[in-house]
Amino acid sequence: MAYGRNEVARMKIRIDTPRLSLWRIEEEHSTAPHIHEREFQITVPIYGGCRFVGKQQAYELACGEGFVQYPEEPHELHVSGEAGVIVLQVDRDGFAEFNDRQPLEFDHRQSIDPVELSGRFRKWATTLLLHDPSEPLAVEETEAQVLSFLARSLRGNQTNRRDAALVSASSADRHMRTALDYMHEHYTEKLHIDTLAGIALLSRFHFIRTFKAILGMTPYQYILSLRIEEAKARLARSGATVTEISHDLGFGSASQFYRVFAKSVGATPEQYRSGVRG
DNA sequence: TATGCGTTCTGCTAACATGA
DNA sequence: TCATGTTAGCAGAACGCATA
Repeated sequence: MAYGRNEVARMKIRIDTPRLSLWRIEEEHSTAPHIHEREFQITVPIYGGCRFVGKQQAYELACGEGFVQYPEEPHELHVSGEAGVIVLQVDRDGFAEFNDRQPLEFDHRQSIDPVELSGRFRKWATTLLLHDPSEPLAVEETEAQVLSFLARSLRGNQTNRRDAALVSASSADRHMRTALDYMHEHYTEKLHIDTLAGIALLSRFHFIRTFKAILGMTPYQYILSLRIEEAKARLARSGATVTEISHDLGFGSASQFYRVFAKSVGATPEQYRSGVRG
């Protein structure tokens, strides 16, 4: 499969464990109204947006705007082909264990850092997909990480400075969001800090500082994370060479791609491809 | 918001290993 | 021999942080 510049690999991944169901949806996806008897469902767009119908009301969820659906409540989800959405379904009893046995009462609407969630999902999925079936400890450990992350994120949402900053960026600083949108549209091209700062109507210094306060990483690190995500999809799904992929994604050289990929993923591109394809 | 400075990373190049 | 994957060295650019 060959990809042109700025094209995004469409895919839908579902991984089930005894206490969890992890979804990453990056293609058109719609469900009819349904309920889960025992599972909470947390739906979070990681880029673009989606339409979620719950509590007898339709919600247009933007990037980073999560929705917590309680068990036994009817709901439906609609994802367009231009968005990416992570859905986490967790068993009610298992969730309670990692919520310090406190009542499972959360706001339906939650702000969750899409970059952090995407990164964590990548790590969870890699562990679950590559683990040795004879070693259930890896699955249990990953379950614990997911449940702990959710318990902490949903319970501490009111005081999470980074999430608050993200909400701020989502609603108040439309210039910063415009810069973010620009980065998503042009991350395979050569970008300059001055260009992005100009879009956000900030000096380069203030832009970098503000960006990091909101997303927890520098603009360049954010661009790299987008490129690595796309590189992993192409390594898994296409027959393109590593050199071709590094060039298509805007890396200045193959060596830079190797270094960034190895640091981010913990394996060389070829090792990653072999691991995914078995 | 800007500056200075030390640290980290990138881009380029060359070289080596491996397999067809 | 050639294509591809991988690694290392070096100069310059970008970044982080303290400070004004």
